[in-house]
Amino acid sequence: MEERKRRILKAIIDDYVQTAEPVGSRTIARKYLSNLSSATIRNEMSDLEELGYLSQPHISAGRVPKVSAYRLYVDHLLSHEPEPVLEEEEIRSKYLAQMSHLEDVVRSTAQALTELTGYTSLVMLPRQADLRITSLQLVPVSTALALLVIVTDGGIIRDSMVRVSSSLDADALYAISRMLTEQFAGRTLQEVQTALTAFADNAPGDPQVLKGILDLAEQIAKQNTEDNLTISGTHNILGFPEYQDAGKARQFLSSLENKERLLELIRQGSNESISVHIGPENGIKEMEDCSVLISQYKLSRGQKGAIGLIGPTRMPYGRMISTLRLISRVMSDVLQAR
Amino acid sequence: MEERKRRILKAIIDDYVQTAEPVGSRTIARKYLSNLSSATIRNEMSDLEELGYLSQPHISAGRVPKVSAYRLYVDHLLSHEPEPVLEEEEIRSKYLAQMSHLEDVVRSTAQALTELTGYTSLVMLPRQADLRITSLQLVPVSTALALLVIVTDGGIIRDSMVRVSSSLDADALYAISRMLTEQFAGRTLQEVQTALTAFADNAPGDPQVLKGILDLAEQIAKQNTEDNLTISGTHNILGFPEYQDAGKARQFLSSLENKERLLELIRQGSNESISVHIGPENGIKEMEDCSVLISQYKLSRGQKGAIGLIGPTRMPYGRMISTLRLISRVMSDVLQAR
DNA sequence: GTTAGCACTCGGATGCGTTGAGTGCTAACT
DNA sequence: AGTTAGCACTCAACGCATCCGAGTGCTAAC
Repeated sequence: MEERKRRILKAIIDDYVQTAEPVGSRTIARKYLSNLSSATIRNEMSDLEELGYLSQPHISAGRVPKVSAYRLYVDHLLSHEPEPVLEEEEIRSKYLAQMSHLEDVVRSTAQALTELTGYTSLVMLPRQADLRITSLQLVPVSTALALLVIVTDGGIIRDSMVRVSSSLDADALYAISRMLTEQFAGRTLQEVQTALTAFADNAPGDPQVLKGILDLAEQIAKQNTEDNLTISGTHNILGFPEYQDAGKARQFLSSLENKERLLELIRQGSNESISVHIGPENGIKEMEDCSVLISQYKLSRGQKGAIGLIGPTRMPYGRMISTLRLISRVMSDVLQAR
Repeated sequence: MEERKRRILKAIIDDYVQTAEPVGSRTIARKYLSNLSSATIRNEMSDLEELGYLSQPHISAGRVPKVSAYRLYVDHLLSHEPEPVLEEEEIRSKYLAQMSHLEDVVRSTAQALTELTGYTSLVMLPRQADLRITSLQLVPVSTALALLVIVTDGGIIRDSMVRVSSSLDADALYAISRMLTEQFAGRTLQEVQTALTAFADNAPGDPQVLKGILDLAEQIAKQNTEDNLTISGTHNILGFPEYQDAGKARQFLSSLENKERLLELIRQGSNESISVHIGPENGIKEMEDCSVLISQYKLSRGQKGAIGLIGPTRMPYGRMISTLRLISRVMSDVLQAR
């Protein structure tokens, strides 16, 4: 495609992203390419429509970019100078300072994303199957209950309640904890699930503890298969003109309840660092006029996580991609420093 | 007020709750009180308007109940036979079966409330200040980090990361844990905050641990003052005709971000078991045409929690109150059994 | 005290011209 | 040959007048 057509297409997209109104030839001639007349632009726009990049809501209206136009925009028209978002240091201090709990990192990252972009944000932690156990500890809760705390590398902590024999006091539980740690340190949660079962069969001691351990094995198995996805800023969607209709907004919000489909989307683009799913490309019918941006990040041991944004197809892709890349880097740093 | 006026008022409210449309005299005559003519009802309605219970959106429209009408309805017109909601056992098995973590109880209760009612739901756990510590335990996380697990009666568990001297190994941490437990078991978190500070001053040992303990004291102080309120089912609001306007819905959703005002509302009605705040009575401007129902529950040691519902003023109060009362009881049982 | 009847009100739907942003096409211009 | 000015054309949106009917208040009769 000739340079001029691209320039016009970019101008149309930029204007439409800003105004949400169909863009006319005169607008482009005045605001973006004042060396050309509206008639010339009109001819080009006609061509662009022919090529499948633009459409008209009705015959006497301006043009609106189609999905293929956004695709071209993201793939080829984006100026690759990183648009200035916010100072990295500023974000780090405002959102991600001194985070002790992992949930705090998730919450703060999500908040940073929603506040800086005004869109709905996603944060997914690395899958637990890939994490290695640092230590296991049983903390007495009541006579027959204990909390099993699992510490993994990267400081990600899981815990769950297990039923134990009432004859075990704090010291006994500590002794068991040491034994468990010795047994399992360095393995992945994945491995532990099977190991635990085997361990229970020929280990000495309280059948109650063994049953507890087996229960836990099951729980871990369950937690392992489901990734941990946090969604926030969901009702930002109500601010966009394309979601002024309450029914449509509701449908969108409901579709976010089913995290499975989003997780699938995240997994499928896991090769590239940033993937952009425009409109129907995301494969989720209720979100067919939303785009999903996902940035994968990697931790030390090759563990993968992801953060993302969801918003109307009409989205300032350049700025959003920069922001996402930035936050992704900052969050990755913070996680790695733990 | 005469019996007949009450009957008519009740009919108007019932119909309006169902249809969300102004109710005319003929509708009442046909559907609710077929022994009276529309003209009679018209006269009564005129009186009821005079008395401040009804209003007309415009002169040639039917009547709409005012806040005072709902107030009267809730206080005096509600038939006190508990309306059949769902079998208690059914709810218990569907939502609150075998819950090991406290967060699961909260999530399940909230889910039960939103699914059974279609409204926005609130779940507040008993305030942590009232809880007594059963044990404290430090779990090693990495060389310089440990997780401080605080177990309280009722099984409510708080944890937080503390920085410790890297010279402390698992056994040393366990020794410290025993010491801490001995020191603080049986006290409330409230007391611990001050005690911790004093303890740090004249205790022997690693300054890093002491600093960690002080940090934690601060954190606990913060957590103590803020009650732990979970809100869910927020976007159910989009289903109601009074919130078809995206801007209004957004305002409502945003106002839920500020939990402080809701907590105030919960605290203020803490004497009665169920309090009903109709429309502007809730004191939150953005929610002036929503009602807030709150059911307080008590645990063994006099700890108080609350669950609640938020929805448009036009609400089937009878059914909602019954549902709330039921779920409140079930949840209370589950918590007590832990 | 209740009801039938009737005039009246007014929001909402329907229909109709006007307006204006925007297009496509043609012819003139460079 | 590409660009541009000019012009006829289209059609959503808007304002305006009209109509319709649900619902009211009032009066007079039961």
